[in-house]
Amino acid sequence: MAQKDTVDRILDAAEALFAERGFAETSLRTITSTANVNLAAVNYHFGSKKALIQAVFVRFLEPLANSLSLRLDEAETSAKALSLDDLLVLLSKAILSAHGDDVTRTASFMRLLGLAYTQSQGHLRDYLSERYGRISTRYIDLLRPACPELSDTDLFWNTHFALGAAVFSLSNYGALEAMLSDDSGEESQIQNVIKRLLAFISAGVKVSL
Amino acid sequence: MAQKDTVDRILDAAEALFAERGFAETSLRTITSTANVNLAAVNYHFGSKKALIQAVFVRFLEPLANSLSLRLDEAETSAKALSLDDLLVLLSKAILSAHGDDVTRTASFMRLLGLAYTQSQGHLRDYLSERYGRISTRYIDLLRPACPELSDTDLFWNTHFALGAAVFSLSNYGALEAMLSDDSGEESQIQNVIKRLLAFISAGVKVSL
DNA sequence: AGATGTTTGAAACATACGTTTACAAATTGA
DNA sequence: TCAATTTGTAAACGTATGTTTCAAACATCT
Repeated sequence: MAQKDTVDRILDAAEALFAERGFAETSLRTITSTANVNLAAVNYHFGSKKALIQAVFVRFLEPLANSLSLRLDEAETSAKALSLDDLLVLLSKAILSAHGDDVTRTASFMRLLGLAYTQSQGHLRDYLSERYGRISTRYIDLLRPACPELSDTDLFWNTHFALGAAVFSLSNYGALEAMLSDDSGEESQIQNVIKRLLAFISAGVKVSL
Repeated sequence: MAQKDTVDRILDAAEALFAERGFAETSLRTITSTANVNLAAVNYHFGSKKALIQAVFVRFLEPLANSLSLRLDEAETSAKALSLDDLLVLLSKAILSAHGDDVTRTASFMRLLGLAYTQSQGHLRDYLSERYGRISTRYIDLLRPACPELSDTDLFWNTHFALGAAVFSLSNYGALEAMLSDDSGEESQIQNVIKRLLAFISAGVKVSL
């Protein structure tokens, strides 16, 4: 299965390098030499650099969306009302479990999510919102009854503030962690930060103007 | 004063274009032609593209740091204890007033701040943290007594979550606002969002694990 | 006015990039 | 097995980039 090997090696290298340096700052030559693959392989298998960027996102987000979808199915059939904290925990578990609890890769991918927002990459935003718009509105629709005291505008802004807190802090996790110089284990440390993040978000989302 | 004109026209164009498209995605040719300036002028006046990027940040951050510094002087001499909300309002006023309440430019500059974090641009991070590290630690030191119930670790992570919420949501303000399709005035609208953001942050920062 | 230093302008330079081409190698399917 | 298709490779292409060059224009000062 030489093909899949090449494709996956390219995706692995691209995912790591994009997260590290951004899209425009990562050349196909860097990617292909990191992946030990011929330069032309990217255009052969993906068609273009843009398409490669999209493929990196899809490879990560597809399992995530499926995992989230399944958990939402479960939660809804159980017929119990879902609290805000239920939903936050559900989402974070879906994200973390989507790739075998590879917490490092998830944190690194958060950098990509941040880039997808800040860096223009219009094609990416359009593509992602078309492909994952349904699951995200499904989640937000569950958020509404969990925060009955909030207006739609409240909820809209609070969820985006929360998204910002999550994407920004997790995508800069490496740099932030280095500033702390603590001696606890890395694995337990990031779980701890996620707990903090969830608490922060939980408190913030409940606020109405 | 033809020189200053050229320098400022370059900085104006660069600031707007960088915020719009990112650093690597904005060429010197685009900048100089937008500014109606010769291509070589950038390297003549700034030395390099990197130096131009730094100059854009300094031009914006220098008045901001001064404004914040003055307000902190005032607040400290008044000898009244500063609450968390006092400090948040103080900071937001310093930011907004630093450029004559040009709220649009401030929001656009937030995109640049976001880029400075997400896009690698190592030289920028180093340069900014060296130049503005003192004022930012001064602010954080005032935050500590305002949240006596928080440990240093609590405060560290909560402030970064808050920073993420602010940078992310303001830097994507244009795109987010477009999703709302409300009819209120733009100026009042962004003031409203800032109020929401401050409330969100205020609630989140107080959380301890 | 003339010399001096500063700023602008058009052109060229070297380089790095994404992409394409043409062909070899490998794999597949009948 | 052998033709057909898919995959891998080396080289080249065209273009866009940041930077440099150098002469002309301009400003400043004695």
